[in-house]
Amino acid sequence: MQRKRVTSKDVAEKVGVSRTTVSLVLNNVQGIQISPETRQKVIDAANELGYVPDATAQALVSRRTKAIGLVLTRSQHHIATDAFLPKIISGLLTTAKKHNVRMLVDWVETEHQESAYFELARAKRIDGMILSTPRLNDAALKALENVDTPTVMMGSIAGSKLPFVDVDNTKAAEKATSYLIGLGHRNIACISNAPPEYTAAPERVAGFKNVLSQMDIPINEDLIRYADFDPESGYECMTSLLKTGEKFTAVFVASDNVAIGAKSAIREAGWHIPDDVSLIGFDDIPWAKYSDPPLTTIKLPAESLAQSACTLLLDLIKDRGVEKQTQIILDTELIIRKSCRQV
Amino acid sequence: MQRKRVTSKDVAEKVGVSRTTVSLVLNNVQGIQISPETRQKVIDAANELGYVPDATAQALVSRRTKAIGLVLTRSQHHIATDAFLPKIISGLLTTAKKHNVRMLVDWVETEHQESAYFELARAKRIDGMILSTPRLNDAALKALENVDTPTVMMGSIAGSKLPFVDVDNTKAAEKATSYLIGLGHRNIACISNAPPEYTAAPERVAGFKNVLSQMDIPINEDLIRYADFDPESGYECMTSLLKTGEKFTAVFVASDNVAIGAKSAIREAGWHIPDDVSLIGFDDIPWAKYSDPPLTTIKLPAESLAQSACTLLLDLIKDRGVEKQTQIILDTELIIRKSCRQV
DNA sequence: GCGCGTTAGTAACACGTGTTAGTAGGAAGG
DNA sequence: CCTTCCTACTAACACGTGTTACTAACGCGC
Repeated sequence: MQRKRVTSKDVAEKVGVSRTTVSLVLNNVQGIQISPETRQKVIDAANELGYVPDATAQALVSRRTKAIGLVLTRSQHHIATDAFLPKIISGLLTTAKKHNVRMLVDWVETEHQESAYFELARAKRIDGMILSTPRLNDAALKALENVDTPTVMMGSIAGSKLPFVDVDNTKAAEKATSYLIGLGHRNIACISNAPPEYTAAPERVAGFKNVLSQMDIPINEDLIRYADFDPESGYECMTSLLKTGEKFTAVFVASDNVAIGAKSAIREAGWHIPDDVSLIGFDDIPWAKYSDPPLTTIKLPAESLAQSACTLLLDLIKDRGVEKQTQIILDTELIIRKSCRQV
Repeated sequence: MQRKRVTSKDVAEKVGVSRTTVSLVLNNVQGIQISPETRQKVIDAANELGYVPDATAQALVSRRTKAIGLVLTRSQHHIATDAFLPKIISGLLTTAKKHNVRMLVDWVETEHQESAYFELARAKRIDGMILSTPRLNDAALKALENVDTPTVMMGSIAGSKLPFVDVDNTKAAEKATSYLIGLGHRNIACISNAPPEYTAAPERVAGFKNVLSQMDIPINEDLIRYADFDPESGYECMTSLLKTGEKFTAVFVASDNVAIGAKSAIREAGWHIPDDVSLIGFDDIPWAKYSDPPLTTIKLPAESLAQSACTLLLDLIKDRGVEKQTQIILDTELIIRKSCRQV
């Protein structure tokens, strides 16, 4: 179809002007005089030849790649089973497309994280990056603060100065817990979404505990488990809870994806939801609505989070110096369905 | 941290050699003589300065971007609810990383598809692309065959000469249907995974019909529905099936994601699985195993598909001329769980 | 006729790399 | 001593674009 690259030189020759003129016209540079006829001839010729500027050459000279990076920091298995990822990608993609920016997805193996974060940016493959579900013990995060690559985190880290977009995890967990308490539950178990290194996990557990304390309900650490993102870990946590023999009438599972597995364990134990236990989730993944019974959960605005993160990142890229509102917190919403009952 | 780019010139000056030498050493070019001492000095200096070659400059001169594109051709909503995407991304990412290649994700709006496919490649942003879930009515596909950008499809299209990686959808659907028939079912409904334009959908329906024909069971078109990827469409299809009043004792749903919604409709109708209806799915997404009851399904090797597609694409990029095995078909597997019963 | 401002452009450099053709200097061979 | 060969490099070009500084032509007022 196309044996040779069409360059701006080809367009210039076809019209009989200089390459400079072609560039000025096609980029619609302001404050420069080119006659309307020439303008039109250039545009026509470019279309006719099917000229598409070489992104690498543009990037080389302009020092902008017009690409951002989504950096995932979890294991291959966790990425593969992440029911949340599609929403994030979808949100990022729409915003990026709106600004005519491409999206590169990369994955940082946990072993040599410190350097890996920077490689994309240092190699000038991307103009900035979005870090998903960061972890607390990353030595690299301190380094990130001083690096000149614009970076936005999805999910916050206490004490970090980095720009981030997140929900108030603690408050959201309080919402869920309060709801259960409002229904009359007093013995409530809690399964966190992830290991404590991932900051959202302890925050959600903290929210859970806050409400119990406020209500003068003693906190029973035996009723708290830390899952590991996927359904399987939820299954294991719930099985372990059931084995303790502790009494509980409700469970707050801080991730719908984990709840998938937890539900399965509950059913295997012969319990029914919500008759024997109430179950409340977190995230509102597509499955939740169609679960049996439909899962009451905290809706995390995934696509909005992604879009905000993307917009913020693009702002940071555009004017690097400017200090603006760089810590964005979005609202969560309690979605009441049928997995919790009055007691 | 790093105020100025470190270029190969900086490395060269530090060592006191030419830029050429630096390039030759760092790229480990064969058949060229550089003394071991100089080699070491260059390597040390590069590390010390933290030199990372500029990817855009490399791409410009070498005409290789070392990046591939994953091109999604569905709507934003469908991407957001695609329970399959994480596995594909995970598979692609591992293989790409192994070959030191980056992955760009893009999304082609259905409106102006014809041109959009090429833009990434024409702009030299990527060396080749992977097309996911292609559609039959794409005028662009014919154009793709003649274009010089290496392209691999995930999912085949009858009559297309393009390289692809896929499963035998017809055979897989036959497997599922045969299983149901083996259990004694005769009145079987079928909900396809997607609209007929997406080639996998009619193939799976064809497999379903094949088996019925072979068994001399009349095909009742009223028991066939075409869903649209997401749980919601599955809910609607199943509701519509239930409304017809037609009798059926089993349903073959050609997508687990669609089955999530279908299950919900079945339950709302007061039916139980598998006592009142048997249900068999397709894909084996993480949820299937933890569904209630655990869903019998056809396992689609998503990560293997992605890895094969990626490997094939990289091969095509490496030696463009060579004609090799470019149509890869992987096996599916019937995973028997508990959603189907003898009748 | 001359200076001056405006119009419509262009020549040339810069970006950072890979690579080809060439070269200085020494050793070996006659 | 001259030629040839080898070692260890280097100079210079190419990749395709954005952009700055410059210019030729022209009209216009005086």
